[in-house]
Amino acid sequence: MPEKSDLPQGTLDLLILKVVGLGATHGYAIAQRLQQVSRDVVQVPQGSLYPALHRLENRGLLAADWKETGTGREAKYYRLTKKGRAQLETETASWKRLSGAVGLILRLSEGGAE
Amino acid sequence: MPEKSDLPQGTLDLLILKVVGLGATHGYAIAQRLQQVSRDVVQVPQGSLYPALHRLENRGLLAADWKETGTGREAKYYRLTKKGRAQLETETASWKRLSGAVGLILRLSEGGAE
DNA sequence: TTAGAGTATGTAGAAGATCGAGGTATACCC
DNA sequence: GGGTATACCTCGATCTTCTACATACTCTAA
Repeated sequence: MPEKSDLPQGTLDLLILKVVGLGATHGYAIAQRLQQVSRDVVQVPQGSLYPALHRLENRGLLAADWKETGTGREAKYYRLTKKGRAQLETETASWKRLSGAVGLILRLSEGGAE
Repeated sequence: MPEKSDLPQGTLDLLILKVVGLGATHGYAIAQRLQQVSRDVVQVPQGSLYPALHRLENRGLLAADWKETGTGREAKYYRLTKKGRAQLETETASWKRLSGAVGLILRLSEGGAE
């Protein structure tokens, strides 16, 4: 296994919403997808994943149905609700705003002449 | 009042280290600096600021002395230790890696090639 | 002198997120 | 049968953050 990811708090929810927004999937696949796409930078332990999914479902941002996977097994497929899609947009905008600000600060130099 | 900032977990420490690395300052000024530079995107409540400073000091990343401010008052001036400077570099690299990965994921589109 | 705004520090307690560790069960291949 | 991968789940420890509160000094203005 590669190193830890240590995603900042709150980011996991955003990423899950994003991936689910690309098409309904089950939890295990979400984690795999995130890991693949980020080239192993983002890794989601199951102890973080499932609580996050339940949290999002309880908040009405995700809805779920049990379906069969391609391999003939049962899995819980999540999809975005209307509320979830709105939340995804809000959080995406918020992430851009914040990460932009952090990047700005990190680029400051001692000269100060930004 | 502008809106809340809701900095992701761990980011505050990084930003504090960065600002202190630009030159020794006291806590109150650090918070102001962050707010100014980020154009009010980043705001640091005192209840977050001071615990963070104590945390960083306890971990040996910051050191502090009491000095007078320009206005004739006592304030605790923080500076980076050697360990703190190393930590700043590590965390900066880590932030870039992670925020890059998150940005990558957020830019995914349903077609996969939009 | 009294009141208020701004500067400057700090603590306490609640809320929330993350993660390691554990558990259950099925499918597939050898 | 045994091992690996898939797929779900919970618990508890730990840490961060934030709201609210508490202290105290400086300066200005009524």
